[in-house]
Order: sequence, then structure tokens, then C-alpha cells
Amino acid sequence: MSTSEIYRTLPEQIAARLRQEVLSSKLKPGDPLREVDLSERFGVSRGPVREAFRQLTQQGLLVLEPNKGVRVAENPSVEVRPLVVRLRRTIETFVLESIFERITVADLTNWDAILADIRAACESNDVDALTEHDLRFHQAIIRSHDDKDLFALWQPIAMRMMMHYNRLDDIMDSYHEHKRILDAIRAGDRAGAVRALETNIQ
Amino acid sequence: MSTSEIYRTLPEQIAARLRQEVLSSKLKPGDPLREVDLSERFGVSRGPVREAFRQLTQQGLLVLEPNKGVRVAENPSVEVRPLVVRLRRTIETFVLESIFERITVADLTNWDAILADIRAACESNDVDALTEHDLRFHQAIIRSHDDKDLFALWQPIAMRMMMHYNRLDDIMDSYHEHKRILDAIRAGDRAGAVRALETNIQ
DNA sequence: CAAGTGTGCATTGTTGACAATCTGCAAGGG
DNA sequence: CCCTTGCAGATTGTCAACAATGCACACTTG
Repeated sequence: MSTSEIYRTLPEQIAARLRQEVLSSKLKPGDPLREVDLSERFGVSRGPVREAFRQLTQQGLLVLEPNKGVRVAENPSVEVRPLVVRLRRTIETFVLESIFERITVADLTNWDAILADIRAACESNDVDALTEHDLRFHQAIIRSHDDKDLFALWQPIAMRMMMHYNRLDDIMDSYHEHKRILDAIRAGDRAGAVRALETNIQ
Repeated sequence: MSTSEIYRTLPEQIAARLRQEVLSSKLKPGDPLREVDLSERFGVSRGPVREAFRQLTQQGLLVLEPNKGVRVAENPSVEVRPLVVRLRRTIETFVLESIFERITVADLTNWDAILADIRAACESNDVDALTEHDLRFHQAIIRSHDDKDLFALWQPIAMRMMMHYNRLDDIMDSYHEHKRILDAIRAGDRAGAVRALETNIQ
């Protein structure tokens, strides 16, 4: 398990933990989060917790009301969801197309490793781990583009799709969808890779 | 001038002021912002300033490096800019289409008022005011959709387009472009309104 | 002289105390 | 009986002091 990413700052660590709990539905839409509770739980003062709240607010996982604190955000409405899908596809296919010629074996090795984690999560039927590695997979692709801004643009959109949602009947399909993307890339099949990517995003 | 919006919190007021200075290029890409400087300037402690920094970071106007502070963000690269345009068009046309049947006279009155401000800014050749009212115009449209999330999705994208950019030879064109949108809406010409909107976003 | 090392200063990160604001509920007036 | 008003407790907002970090520059060392 590669749950052990390295976070530079205290707020990042707290945010990562809370994000996981939101994405795994341990925290449900509407649940209020109290600064004091969390500062005691993480053994820090309220400052870093507030900062973590801000990061997650920006990612769309929490909503903040002045003087009233933060709550876990609701899922995107059925009306808005198709828009979010379109936006995420637009960004990810843009990135894939623009890096396609410059993809290195190192990139593919990296992505293969994440794919292995996805497979393991599927086989052990661990939905939370799958969500985590699914995110890592797409993050890795976005991040392979030089422009840092792309990640900032992508993150809030992708997060909104990841919340409390699972569209697949057979969890194993997730592995196959991601594998198809890498297979197409390896075969140099640009259009095929884009198609596979779009299939995976819905 | 309707520069006098009402902001509930201290950080919002500070953020609004800094945003204006970034969008008007009073603060240029790469300029560092110091917490102490600004806290002295606004007569508050560093806390609210930090909070304002977070808001503007989320909007893409500032970039934050841990332990190193914030700087004014660079413009989107020429490569990424077309993507940003596509994303913003996608969101705004989505909103326009989905509210189209429900647009009220009150909405149009509101938008006309902003259009008047745009006209005034164009006529007095005040680029900063134009940027402000241009933003207000599109914000008003986005906000007329019930789903609050749409605004959060739209803002970072739109902000990145507004930074230090002016594509028009004749500033007056901005007024005409916006007027065409409202004219088409008033005429019930949905496709025409979408076309006018897309023309305005580039 | 070049490369690495230490030191001081500028700046951000964290903390705990205090202030302002919201919420629920109970008392009073119409 | 209903609506308003005024607490009291909980919670967020702000502040100033202190800690940790990063950076520039002088200094050592081979």
C-alpha cells in the first residue's frame, strides 16, 4: 500500500486525512466539522485545522459559511453532474493529447505501479483504496504536464466527481478501464487512449 | 459606480481589494506579497490576510509556496489558454441554456444595469472598471442558476482568463458584445444568445 | 580560489487567549 | 397563543507572541 505519501505541512496532512474520510463516506454530506474537535484529535491548535478546511473547501469537498463553520458538501446535483463530467474529460484529454508524444518509459512504469494498486484494490474489493488509487492514477497523468496550473484547474472538478459515487456494477471494471488506457498509450494509439480515458470518466 | 459591494468578513474585503489590484495589473505576475506589509496596510493582524491569500490562491490569482509565502500568479501559458477558454465557455453556455426558459424581467433589469456600467467604463476608457463590470456581468449570469456549486467551479477558471489580458483593439467592442447577449435573450433567441456569449469568451 | 558551512535576518507557521457572532430556548408582551 | 426579546452556551473570528524555516552572505577549509 502506498498510503504513505509525504506531506510538507501540517494542514496538508490534516486535509489529506479528512479528504480520505469524505471520499470514503465516513463523513457524510451535511456533517458539520468542528475546529476544536479536530484540533484535539490531531493534537494541534485550531490554526492548521482552519487551513486544512480552506484547502478542502477549495476542492469542493467542504462548504464554508462565515461564522457557522464548515460542513461536508453535497454531491453535485443530477443536473450539474453531466457538466462536471464534460469539464473533467476536457481537461484530461487535453493533457493526454498534449503530452502523448513525450511520454517516457519512466512515466509508464510509474502508471503501471498505480495500476497494480488499482488491481489489488479491485481484487480485495476495497472501495476506499480503489478511490484513492483511481485518484492517484489520474493525478499522475495531469501532473506529467509541465504546466502546474492544470492540476489546480483539474482538482476541484475531479473531487466533485469522486464524492460518494460509484457507477460500476463490477468493481473489477475499474481495473480494466484503466488498463485499456495504458495499453493504448503503449501501442501508440492516441485516439484509442483518449477514447479509453473518456470511457473511464463518467 | 457600484464598487461598493458588501463583504461580510474582513478576509473577503482584503481579498476583494487585492483581486482588484491583480486584475488591474497594479500587482504584476511574480510580485511577492508579504503578510506583515498587508496587515499593517489594512490595519489588521496577519490572520485575516492569510485567509485572504487562501481565497485568492483558490481563485488562481496567487500562488503559494509553503514557508515562502505567496506571489502573484503568472498568466496561463499560451498552450493552456485555449483550454481555459473552452472550459469557461462550457460552463457559461451550460448555465445560460439551463436557465434560459426561467429568465425573469428582474434578471434582465439587473443585467441591464451592469451593462450600463460596462458602457460607462468603455466610454470613459477605464479598463479597470471595465474588467470589474465584465466580471460582474458573467458572475450575475452564473449566480442566477440555483446550484451554488457552479459559481465555485466557474470562478477559478474565469479568473485565470481575466488576468492581465485584453484582446480587444477597440474597448467599446466589449460593450457591444455584452449587449448582443442581452438582446438575444430578450428576443428569446436561445442559440443566438449562446453564440453571442461564446463570441464574448475568448 | 571553489565548494561547502555557519550565522543572522526576514518571513512564514503555530499557538493560546480574547472578542465577536450565531443558535436555541425561555421569559415577557401583545 | 404567537411573536418578539434577551440571555447563555457553543462556535468561529481576530490578535499578538513565540517557534520554525528559508535565504543571503560572510567565512572557513581544502
